[in-house]
Amino acid sequence: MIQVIDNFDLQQIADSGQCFRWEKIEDNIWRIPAKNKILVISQHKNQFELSCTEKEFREYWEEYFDLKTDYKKMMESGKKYQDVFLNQAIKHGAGMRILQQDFWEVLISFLISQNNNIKRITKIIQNLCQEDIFPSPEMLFEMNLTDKGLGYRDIYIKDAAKWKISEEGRSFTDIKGVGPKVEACIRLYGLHELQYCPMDTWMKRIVLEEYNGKKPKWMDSQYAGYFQQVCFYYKRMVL
DNA sequence: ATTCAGGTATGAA
DNA sequence: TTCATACCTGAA
Repeated sequence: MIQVIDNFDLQQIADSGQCFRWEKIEDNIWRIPAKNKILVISQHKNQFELSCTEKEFREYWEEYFDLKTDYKKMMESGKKYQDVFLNQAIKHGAGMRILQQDFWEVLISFLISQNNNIKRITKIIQNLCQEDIFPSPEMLFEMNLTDKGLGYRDIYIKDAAKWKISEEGRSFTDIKGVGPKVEACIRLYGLHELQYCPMDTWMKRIVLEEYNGKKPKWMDSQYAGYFQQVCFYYKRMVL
């Protein structure tokens, strides 16, 4: 199917560190596995061609890509801070979206992400998946994790699987390996709580280098997670 | 050979 | 509460 969508850029999203299973097939063409589905999507400016039906788009991918959220409004709300760095970031990341990915996949992905680099995170998640299917809690609980490149994080994955299988009213934040940063990532990417702003090394670098070590106001705002996303992209990929 | 990479658990001050 | 340190792994 063909679709026209504004403020939506696949490369920007892929480079924003929120998803680890997108595969770039060629220029402007991506293969995206999610929830036992696979989408092939190509982009030319604001025109998109998707390998799914209209029905599947409305039922699943529209929400996955967060296309129902008003990003124009969020971009506008950044202006009130009269902050040059933030507004440059918003301008350069005008196609950014906070994906609505599967909670379980986000939880596991960001447990793996701690003290780790994107290349290795991607590799480990590949090792965990079979035929594009992300492993269920039961599968991870049974799976031998010692040869997946997880290092010391294997016990965190086991604890997460145990938690998911028998949710005893315990919060996901009690899982071993979930600290402040990972919790913020899980809330932002897995629960779409846009006020959460993961303080990773890039955000710390921004505070240090762009704000003289003083935390800017937008980091504590309603859309802090969205601002974080465009600033991360701007600092890491554009500057 | 070190250092570093999108942090956290642990134990001491 | 805050602070230093170890931690799997693999690439530079």
